[in-house]
Parts: sequence; structure tokens; C-alpha cells
Amino acid sequence: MQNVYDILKERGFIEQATHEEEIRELLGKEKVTFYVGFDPTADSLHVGHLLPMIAMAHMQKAGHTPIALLGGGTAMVGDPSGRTDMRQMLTREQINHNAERFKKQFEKLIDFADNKAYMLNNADWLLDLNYVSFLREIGRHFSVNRMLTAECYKQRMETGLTFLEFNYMLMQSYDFLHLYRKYGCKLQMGGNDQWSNIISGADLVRRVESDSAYGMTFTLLTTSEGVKMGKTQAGALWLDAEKVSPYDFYQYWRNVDDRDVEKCLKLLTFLPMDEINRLSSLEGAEINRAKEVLAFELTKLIHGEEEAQKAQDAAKALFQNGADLTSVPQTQIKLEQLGDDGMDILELLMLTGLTSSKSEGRRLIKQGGIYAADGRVENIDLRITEKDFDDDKSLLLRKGKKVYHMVKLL
RNA sequence: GGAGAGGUUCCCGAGUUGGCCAAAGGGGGCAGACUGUAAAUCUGCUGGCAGCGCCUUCGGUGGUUCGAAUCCACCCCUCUCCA
Repeated sequence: MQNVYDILKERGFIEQATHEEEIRELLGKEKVTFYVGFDPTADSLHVGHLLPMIAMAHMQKAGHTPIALLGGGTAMVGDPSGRTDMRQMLTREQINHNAERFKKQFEKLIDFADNKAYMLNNADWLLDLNYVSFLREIGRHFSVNRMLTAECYKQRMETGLTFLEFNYMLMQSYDFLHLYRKYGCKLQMGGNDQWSNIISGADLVRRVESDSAYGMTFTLLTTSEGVKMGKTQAGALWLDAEKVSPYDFYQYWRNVDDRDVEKCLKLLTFLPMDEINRLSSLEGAEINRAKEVLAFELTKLIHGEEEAQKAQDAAKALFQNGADLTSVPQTQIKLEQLGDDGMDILELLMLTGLTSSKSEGRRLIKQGGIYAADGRVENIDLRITEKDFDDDKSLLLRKGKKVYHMVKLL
């Protein structure tokens, strides 16, 4: 069986590792318990979390034991890494609520049955720490001089860093120590922005326990433009179907830049490498085939096969004249809402969320960016009446080339 | 606590002899053309409502004025230096 380290390496997950050779050897010969931390600062995971989640799944498949650590305790402090301003503080209730949602999403990729993986919350051991004993036991191992030179504080040294946030590193390091003691956890993984925190944690374990502890970071999932992947006009690309519909999720991946397809296939799907190599060698318009596979696989992973199929069918229907439109985002309106002389098109656009103001709708129409039932809307004063709906009482609206919205008349 | 700098529209960032500022420029975003539901490129738009008039914006609250992002007072926040 192939060493997971090599798998991760081959697929491009690994950015930095504390001891490359040793880690590889360790992963090859024993079952390793490792952890990745997640900040429960939102009520859903998003694409940014996907990469570590998938790495965890790879590791689990190879027989290792993942710990998904929710930072319920550290979130009360806030990680200053890569931040220019202080994070918003969350209440315990919010954090617990978010943690609940996370678990459901993790379960899609990681098997928590029979202690094959753990989900823990560091609030459980962080919140009741005694300040003085923590300082004496843990604090004494940290050199402020060295901390100040850490990359993660660099940026904040310019704009200001509170003592509260400065402590974040100690808390995260303590997590590692705690997990080492309780679960025999020997490896921490995380995004590359966590490098400073990870090495300080591994150092702490080594120093206090005189045993080896390792750290490893993943590439940041960025586009070829160097921008973090998963940003949409509406914000983050959430994994929660309520926040981002499977159709939109599918479309996001269907539309990635040509240059990013291979990277995404490697990092975000479990397709075998030779299949990926085959898809990546496609050229010109053929690349669209690879994008479809990427979008389908990923949507299947997150929303299940059925939803993925529906999203794909809907997309094909819209762009290639098929039939099934059931998964296109939809708004239902009542006949009464149309009124006697119909509804203002601008009104309808706002109702469907296609535009956020009438001015925007007016602008779009003037520029020829709005289509109703496949015909371009030429007139701002257009009124939509019952006659505009087809036999199925549906009216397909389109904004630009690829934003579709179905209006159903009830 | 003391001294100084600053808070502008999604972001960065102009604008402070008060009117010509809904506010330069860039980024981002959206749309059009071209295409492969791609990239690059070119064009237009980018506070709201209404068709060129009105309304709400320039940290907050009051004030001066015919009129303030621009002046005054107080307050809040951030940064730098000092302790």
C-alpha cells in the first residue's frame, strides 16, 4: 500500500513539514493519531476548510486516526494569524451552535464510528485553566523574543496586537500537548497560515514530554490569480445546502479557471491519479469535460450523489438545451401578486434576488443583461403577466450568461 | 497617563482657501462584445428612489452658515512615540 505521505505529496497537499523523512516513516509504519483545528466562527464550513478535511480523509483511509478539533476555547481569544484587525469575539452559545453544524458536515468525509476519528472541543480543557498554573507550567517554555519574530505576528506588529491575541499561540500549543497526553496525538496539520502555531505546539510537546511530535501544513487553496478559492459575489462558498444551493455549488466548480482544474481535481477529489492526469491533459474546449467531472465529484462529496446528478442535469439543460430544470434556484409567487396589469419586471428581479435594487435592475436591462423566457428584456417598463408564464406556469429568468432563476406561479 | 497622526462610498485611496462632491484614481464586482458556462482583451455600469429632480452617505453627537466630507465643540475608535 502506498504511503499516505506520498499520496498527499503527489496530490500537492503538503507545503511545509517539520521533519519530512521522519513523518513519512512514521506514517508508513504505525497508526498515527493526528489533529487539525477548526475555528467555529461561522455556522457552516466553507471551501477553505475542504482541503484539510479531504487530507484527513486520505489519512483515515490509510489507517490513521484524525481528530477534528473545534476551537471553542481558542475562538474566545481569536487567532491573529494573517489578520490585520482583531477578530470578533463570540459567545459560548454561538460557538456551541456552530460546532454542532460542523459535525454534520465533517461526517460526510470522515467516519467517526468506533473511535476511528474524534471530534473534540478545546473549550473542554481551555476554559477552566488556572491562570497562574498555566503560566508556570506552559508559559515558561515560551520566549517572547522568539514569538515576536514569528511570521504570524509580523503583520500585527505593524497594526497592533493585543495581549489577548498574543496568547493564542500558547493556547494552541497547549492543545497539542493535551491531545498528546490524552490521545497520543503526535502530529498536527493545518493551513500554511498555521505554521507558526504548529511548530510552537510541536516544540512544546517535545520539550515537556521529551517525545517526538510533528507538524505539517497544507497549501492554501488559491486560484491561479493567487486569490483564495471559494469567494463568490455573495461571500464564501459554504458547504451548507441552505446557504449555497447544490446547483450553485456545482456551477462554481464548473466555472473554475482552466489553469486551476488540475489542482482542484488533485486536492479536492479522490479520483485516482491516472484518471486526473488523463483529464488534465485535455485541451481547448475539451477541458470543459474535466470541469464537469470536478464539479460532479465535489458536489457528490458534499451534497450526495442525487443532488450532484440533479445539479448536473440542470446545468446541462440550461446550457445545452436539455429538459430538466428542477434544480435551478426557484422562487414561487402567487397569481394575486401579479395584480391585474402584471408585475413590474424590476420588482420581480428583486423578488428573485437576481438584483438587490431597482436601480441595479434598470442598469442591467439597459445593458441588455436580463432575459425572460430566453428573450432579452428591452424595456424597463416591462410588466410580467400571467401570459408570460408557460404551460407549466414557469418563467425562466436569466441574468447575464449564466445566472438562472425560475419563477413558478402558484 | 503625556505628545502626535488618523478615521471617506465593497476594499485601497484622493479630496479639508466651505458651494462646481454622490465625492478623483485604482482594485474588486456586474453587464455587453469575443469565446469553450474558460482566460486574455475591448466597452459600459458600479448609493437609493424617480428619467436628469429628489432622498440618504464621508467615525458619533451637537453647533456655525443661505450652504459642510471640508469650519467649531464634545465624545468614540485606531495607530506611532514617550512612561
